[in-house]
Amino acid sequence: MNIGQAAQASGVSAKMIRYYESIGLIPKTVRTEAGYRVYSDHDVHTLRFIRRARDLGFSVEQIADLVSLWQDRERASKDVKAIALEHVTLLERKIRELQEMASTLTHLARNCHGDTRPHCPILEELANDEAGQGHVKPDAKFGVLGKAPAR
Amino acid sequence: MNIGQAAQASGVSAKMIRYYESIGLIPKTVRTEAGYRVYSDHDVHTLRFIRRARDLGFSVEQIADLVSLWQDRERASKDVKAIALEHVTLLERKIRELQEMASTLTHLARNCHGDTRPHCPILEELANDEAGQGHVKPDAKFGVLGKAPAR
DNA sequence: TTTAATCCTTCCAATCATGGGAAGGTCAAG
DNA sequence: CTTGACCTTCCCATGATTGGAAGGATTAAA
Repeated sequence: MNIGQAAQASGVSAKMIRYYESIGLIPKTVRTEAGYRVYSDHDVHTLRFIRRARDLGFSVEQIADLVSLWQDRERASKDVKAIALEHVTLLERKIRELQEMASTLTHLARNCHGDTRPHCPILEELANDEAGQGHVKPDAKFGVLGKAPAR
Repeated sequence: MNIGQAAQASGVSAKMIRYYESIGLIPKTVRTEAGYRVYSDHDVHTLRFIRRARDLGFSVEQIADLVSLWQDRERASKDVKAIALEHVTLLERKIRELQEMASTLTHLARNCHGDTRPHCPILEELANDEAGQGHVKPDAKFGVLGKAPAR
């Protein structure tokens, strides 16, 4: 199977398959004489695993750990669980951050007439020199809205 | 006031102030003979406005729009409200995405013993060839977890 | 006054996961 | 043998931000 078929079958783009190979997340494949990468059903299975982990928001680094645990028949399930729960913690922190933003904005927008007049509480709040200090300090590791999968 | 003091006073790092200038979000400042950037209280006020908008998760592009509306005494509040509500929509979509991930993972983790044995429903689910097709398709524009402010 | 510390400047690189596209080789069908 | 659909590698862009190097300016202390 060529890379395009593997991409089709796994839901991981050919670009990303090459990228995952380049960073060592997946091993280098066999090549044809012409240099084409060749994939087996087993490879596709691994790629699907990766795709699903990615869909759950795991970082590539975490996915690497998950893949190696997956392939380790001696693994301890607590190691897997630890990765999952750590990720849940991160997700929940992020959710809280976004919820805070959304609720602040919703509140401000509710008080904005939204007509042709210039008066606007949203701008007033943004311009308010006293505001914006007290609430949640932004997450040290992860940002607001990231660029994305776009599949 | 030099850039360091402006950074201190506004909560926007010197690095970011230069960056905002380079992309045209803020105008080029006056310079001293030696080439040092000079900032007024008014500039700091603008920087604080920007920082607060950024804390609410607005993109630099949206912030540019907000700043120009802010400085336009003839603005219509509906234009501001539209930007805010569009952003809320995005935030809420993102929140839903993350919640879905978190709840899936929480559910899986709850069924994982988390001991030294290898059996693990989390890995089973990731490896499950039938799964992962039916739920929310990832947001076309924004990704999972982004890199961040880290202030 | 010399020196050291602390600023400032510009420029370049890295982050993270992903896509876009160019330039060129390969393969199968017509 | 040509055409089109693949594949290859390589470089670039994204967004917001930080880091750092190399070098000049300013300031405070010795």
